[in-house]
Amino acid sequence: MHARLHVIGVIREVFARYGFEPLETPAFERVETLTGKYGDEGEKLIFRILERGEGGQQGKADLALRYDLTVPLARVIAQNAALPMPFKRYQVQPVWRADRPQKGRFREFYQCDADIVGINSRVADAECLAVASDALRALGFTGFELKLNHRKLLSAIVAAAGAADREGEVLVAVDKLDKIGIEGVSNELIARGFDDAVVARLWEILAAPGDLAAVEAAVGEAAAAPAAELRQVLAHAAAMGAQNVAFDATLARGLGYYTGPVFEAVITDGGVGSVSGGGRYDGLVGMFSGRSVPAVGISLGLERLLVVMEERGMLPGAVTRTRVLVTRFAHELDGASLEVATALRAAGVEAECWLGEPGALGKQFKYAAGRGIPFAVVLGPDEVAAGVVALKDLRDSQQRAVPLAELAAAVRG
RNA sequence: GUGGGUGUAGCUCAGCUGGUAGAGCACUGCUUUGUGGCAGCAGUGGUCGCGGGUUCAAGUCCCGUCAUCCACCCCA
Repeated sequence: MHARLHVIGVIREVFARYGFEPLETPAFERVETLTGKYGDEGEKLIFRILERGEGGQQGKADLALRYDLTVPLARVIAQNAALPMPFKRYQVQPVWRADRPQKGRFREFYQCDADIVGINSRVADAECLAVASDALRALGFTGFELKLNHRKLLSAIVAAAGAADREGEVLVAVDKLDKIGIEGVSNELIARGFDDAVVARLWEILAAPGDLAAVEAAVGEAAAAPAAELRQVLAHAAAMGAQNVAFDATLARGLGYYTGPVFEAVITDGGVGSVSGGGRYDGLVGMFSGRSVPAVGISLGLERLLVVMEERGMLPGAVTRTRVLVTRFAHELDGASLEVATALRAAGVEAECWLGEPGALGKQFKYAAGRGIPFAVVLGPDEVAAGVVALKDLRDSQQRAVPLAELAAAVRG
């Protein structure tokens, strides 16, 4: 939890710096709110909550655990028409997916989302990239890639290859390019029954998947508008100092609701897939209210960040905030120890009093050292008589007498 | 949703072809009744994930089930 709170704190700080306001929503939504938003694969992974009573016995579900934070946000926006726009909100909460867990993949995990609602702007799109970049850098990452693509460009690419009617299948396969290579993707497409000519045309278009101008030229007129948008996003992101942002024509993004630019962040050699994803979803709020509200957002996966940070020693070890253990010398002196602990807390110092039997100071020191508590206070007859405490620094074993009035200052971190 | 690995003391694990459970660390005590981290000695601690089955006998074999990890799929 110390590590998690550290990471969450850093991310919230970055979000707040951009003016995002905090929001939380309930763990569950109505089933209808979540269905039809994530595509076929995603929909299978929604945890459904059986109805109470008779309906539940028949397997009917009326509620479901949220699958992400974006759809609940869209629902909130739809129900609160008076919000001043553009509305910028951040949200750090768990989501649930009925998946089989494995490395970097959990049934319950935290997403850290920042979204800009109510405006269709390339600056807003770029701000999402800048926020993600800032957050990753603030956490200590240097080797990461922020990939950028455009849903409409993807459509144009697939159409130009001659497979417009089976766009989803092509995108799922192409998205695996950096994992299974050109041959792997080709094999998958052929296995799915795509024509050799379609596959060949696809590779012509994607000959240089990182080169926006080349992809645009290969696709033709249909690519002009999305390509122009991407250039603006790239320029704005650069102006905001976003690091390692690059166009990638093979970035697909599975979620069904994206309509414009899409993003994804991966830690170089992180081994946990993407740690962040997002994009523009101008149609989602309208699915609830009929009122068209444009929106764009980015999401960071807390646990995936933690997995990589843990592996790379980027997290502080197990620590406690407790600064001092006040030992207990003997029952007759319990009052003195408790009063010292109380005075320390009143002075704002995190202080614990030994809860086991008094005496056996060695045991108490061992406990404190094991907890990572830096100081121990000893109050025996000699100290009480002299109106001081013995303050022992457990890290270097140095011990000295400290007047009560100076104790808080002496142990403060 | 598919395939595979693992589940034995608080922790990390060992336990051969079935014969009635062990190590290291941790913990407790003593050496050291006002001071931890080192050392020595002694000790506490286990429904062997759970439920069935086979057998004279099951941690060990079989079936089921749950949990967990890995890969696929998908994604944060």
